[in-house]
Amino acid sequence: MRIILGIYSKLCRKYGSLNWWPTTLENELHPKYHGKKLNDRQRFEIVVGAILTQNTAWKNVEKAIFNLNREKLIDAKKLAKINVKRLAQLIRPAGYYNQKAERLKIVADFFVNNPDILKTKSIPGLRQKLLPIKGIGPETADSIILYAAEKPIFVIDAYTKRIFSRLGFCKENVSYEELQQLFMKNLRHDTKLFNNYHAVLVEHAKNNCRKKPLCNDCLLRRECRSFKKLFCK
DNA sequence: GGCCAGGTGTAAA
DNA sequence: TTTACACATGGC
Repeated sequence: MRIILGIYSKLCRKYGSLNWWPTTLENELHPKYHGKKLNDRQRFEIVVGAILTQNTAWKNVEKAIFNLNREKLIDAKKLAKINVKRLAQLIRPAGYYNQKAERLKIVADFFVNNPDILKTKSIPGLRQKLLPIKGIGPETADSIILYAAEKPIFVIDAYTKRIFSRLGFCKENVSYEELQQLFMKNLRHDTKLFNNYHAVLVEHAKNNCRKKPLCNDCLLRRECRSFKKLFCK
């Protein structure tokens, strides 16, 4: 279905390359890393951010990550050792801070014991290692694989579900894996494509269609109609 | 003041 | 297998 790529083209034309995942501190690389390789600290910051952003606005996550950077705590060994209550206070702005502090320590401990985890060749293999960790569900696992390990897997989030169910490509309660397959089967497996597709979907959803079933002024309204013509008659 | 935010784990039906 | 609920701050 070329329409899946067509939707990306439109969103990309409007929002451009957003160069996710935003990372901090490495000034020369912030906010974009222009093709340069991520360093290990940045990769781990992405892992931390993926936990912290669960059901939370990124603005609040930035404050928490700022605090962690200030204390030089974007470091698996340090996070694995830190007092959980102190960690909770540092990440407080990101919400659910008690829960996330506990889970961050679990994930940090895992990274201490599996330092080369992100170098795992097989994507399904990496996913299977990440998913059993408490605090890492499908979206967080896929975000880590796509943005920290830079391997091509499509991240599904609430926005993606909302946009594509409203366009008529899936039901509102579609499963994570099912919607993921829609993208994986209809796009070339390319890290940069998957990266920016997810990013522009989030950007688009933030700006549009919060409540209306489908905005008449949404730039994807044509795609909605054409899909219905093709598949819903 | 209410709703929402780049979800997940757990327990009960 | 599905559904309900706890977790919590901050922006609008």
